[in-house]
Amino acid sequence: MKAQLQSQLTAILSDLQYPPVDVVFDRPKVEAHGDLTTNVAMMLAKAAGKPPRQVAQSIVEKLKVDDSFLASVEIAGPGFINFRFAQKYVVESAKKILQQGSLFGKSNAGKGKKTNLEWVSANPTGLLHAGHGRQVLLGQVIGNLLEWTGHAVTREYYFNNAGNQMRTLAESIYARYRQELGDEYPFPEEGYKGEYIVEIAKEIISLKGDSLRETDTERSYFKTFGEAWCFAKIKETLARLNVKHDVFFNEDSLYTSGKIKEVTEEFKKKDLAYDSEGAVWFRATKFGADKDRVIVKSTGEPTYRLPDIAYHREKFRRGFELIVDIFGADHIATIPDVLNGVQALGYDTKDVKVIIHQMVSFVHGEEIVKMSKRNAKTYTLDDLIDEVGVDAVAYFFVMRSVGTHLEFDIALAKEQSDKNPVYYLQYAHARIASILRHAESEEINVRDMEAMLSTTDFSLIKEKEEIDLLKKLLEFPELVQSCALSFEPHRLTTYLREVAETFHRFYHEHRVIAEDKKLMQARLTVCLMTKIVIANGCKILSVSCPEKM
RNA sequence: GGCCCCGUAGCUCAACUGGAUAGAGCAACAGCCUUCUAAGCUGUGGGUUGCAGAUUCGAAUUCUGCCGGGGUCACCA
Repeated sequence: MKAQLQSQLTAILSDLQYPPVDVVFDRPKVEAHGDLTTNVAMMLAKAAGKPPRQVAQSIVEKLKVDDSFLASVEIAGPGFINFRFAQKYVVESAKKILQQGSLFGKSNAGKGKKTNLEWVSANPTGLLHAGHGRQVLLGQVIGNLLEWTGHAVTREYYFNNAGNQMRTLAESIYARYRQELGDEYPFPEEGYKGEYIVEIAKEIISLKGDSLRETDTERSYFKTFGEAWCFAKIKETLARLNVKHDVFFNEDSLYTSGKIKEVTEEFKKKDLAYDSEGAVWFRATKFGADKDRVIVKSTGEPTYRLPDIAYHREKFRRGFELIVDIFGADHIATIPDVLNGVQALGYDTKDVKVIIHQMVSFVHGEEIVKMSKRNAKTYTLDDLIDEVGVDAVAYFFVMRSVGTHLEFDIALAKEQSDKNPVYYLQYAHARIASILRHAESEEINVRDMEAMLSTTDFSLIKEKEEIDLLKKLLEFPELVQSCALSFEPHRLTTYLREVAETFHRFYHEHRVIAEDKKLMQARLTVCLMTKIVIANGCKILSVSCPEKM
């Protein structure tokens, strides 16, 4: 609808010989201002040498107002042009919702762009904790949004199994292993104190008994076993949330293939790295940092920066045109170094989109839930899913914009009532499903879209609440695009809430199942359209939409 | 202290990326079920958008300076 109006206006502007400008529309906040509004007249006023309202007048005169497209065009305020679509046009446009069904909302805005989405990437040294949920779901929904807008998305997990933390894991398990065998054995100071470490140790005992007590001096069995154990658990948790990665990129592979060395040498050649104090330093100060950074420790091991840089170069080499990374705010400091490094290697970092989400705090009603890392009893993502369910987890974590600190109210998420926004949305869907069941008992085949389209008298859709609803539904494809392009999934939750609200109002005002069969069928199509939009939206959100509640 | 994010109704947050009268939910109050799911709907009250300047037709949104909250500043990742 917007596109059609836009092309009309652009043609008119060139007819009138105004300088070319982007015609941008806004949705007015106030209903009296119509369905769409544009400020082109104000933009052009200076160049045209006329007051904005006069410019607006010249444009408006060229527009045709009838019931096939525009119901009204008005000049308002300092020079806004407000448009209102004709009801007939709205209803006609809405037919495509039925035609497209589960595809309604998909587009090719991304033009098949090869896109790499990396997220979660938690180290295999423990379980996902509740706070990880935000990242897990944000990535999931952003991935869905990118797919819905025609990006060729590779979902990737950077599997970080090199470096210090794996040694710490092995030592922690070994210490618990010895303790479980009844030995006095000190637990490493920086070790992982979680109860799962004990669990792992017990499993090792059941498999190997005490045979590893003295033999595995390298702790290689403990490392391998622990890594596999943690990773399996992480994958299990992700699977509960329907999160699937296409590629698990192994950090180790960067070492074995020599990619790490390659980067170091290239930096040295470009005088971006130098040796000092037995370590290799990256000239971060050349890129505006306050000091240079170590990329290879004096022990000969790289710091995380080097593999991260090498990894991102590989993403470019693998042919990705858009690279999306999702990180928590606690990783914020590492990002500039990596981006600078990648740029120094000759890649354009404008194709790298880094999404940083703020931290999550958990409350239980009034009470603050403590999530101490030192405490052995960490609140895991699994615990959270057990407590509030998959749908609430999925919805709550994307409900807020990434820039704000998220307060997750467990008591609210758990509550099966009108307070809970997830249920509000799902309830609308279930309500529609219920109406459709009644329709089927009236012998209307609501599943046959072809028949519904060809036999329904759409001119019977004319109540204000119906038209409002259809207008709302028709916003969906554009909304999906704008959420995807701006990487702002939370706007989808806001939108779906509005859809549910608009539907509930329609439901309240007008009966669907009624004596008048013609009217009933027309209204059933409105229900079907709403159901499609809610279902498609929930699909993107990874939230289920029940037929019954 | 440097850098990053945030500050909007009593609470949790929106605001289509610079638009017109800043909106929802919860909480409070008043109504609506013999009819398709009341997990719903309708209405009322509630604001100097942290403060002070600047930019322009127009600022919650952009810029500057303060104030307050969080994050981050390793030869950990």
